[in-house]
Amino acid sequence: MPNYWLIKSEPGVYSIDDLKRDGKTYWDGVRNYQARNFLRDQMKPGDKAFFYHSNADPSGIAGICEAASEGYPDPSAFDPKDHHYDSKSAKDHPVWYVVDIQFVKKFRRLLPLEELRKIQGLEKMALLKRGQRLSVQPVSAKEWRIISEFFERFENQEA
DNA sequence: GCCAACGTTGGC
DNA sequence: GCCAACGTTGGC
Repeated sequence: MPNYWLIKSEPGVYSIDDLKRDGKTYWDGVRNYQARNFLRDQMKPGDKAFFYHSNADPSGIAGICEAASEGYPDPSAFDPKDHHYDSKSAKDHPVWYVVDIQFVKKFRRLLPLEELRKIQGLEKMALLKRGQRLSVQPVSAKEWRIISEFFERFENQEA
């Protein structure tokens, strides 16, 4: 049984189009322990994730991607020139982790946060909770199904 | 650009 | 170990 996730990125920094172009990347720069634990301990190859555009106009779910590795140490934490450098993280004692992320699909249109809030059954979704800021968060199988069905309906209408 | 929410840091 | 100060996230 795969797990489901939602990962956030600011499209000005790295968007779904960037991932589509690259095909695959590693998800670096996560500097929150709870999110780190998900990457390091729980995400497995084949896990699916919604790609969420945060701090965007509008913010929302842009597509789907897939974990392509287990967690491994975040190289950006070791590089003093990198914006994400962290002297606490040493190669023999890594603090921060990444996983490889593979592009799966870009939705024909973004599902904005405002619309997500209106969908029945998502009331408990972590993303929609007040003050929720985790950049990597679990999504329940039920939430995944509801959102996927929403997109299928939409994309069939368009076709 | 504002500001609420919340995680982290550091003085004590 | 408490908690005020500070920094960051991210919707609006």
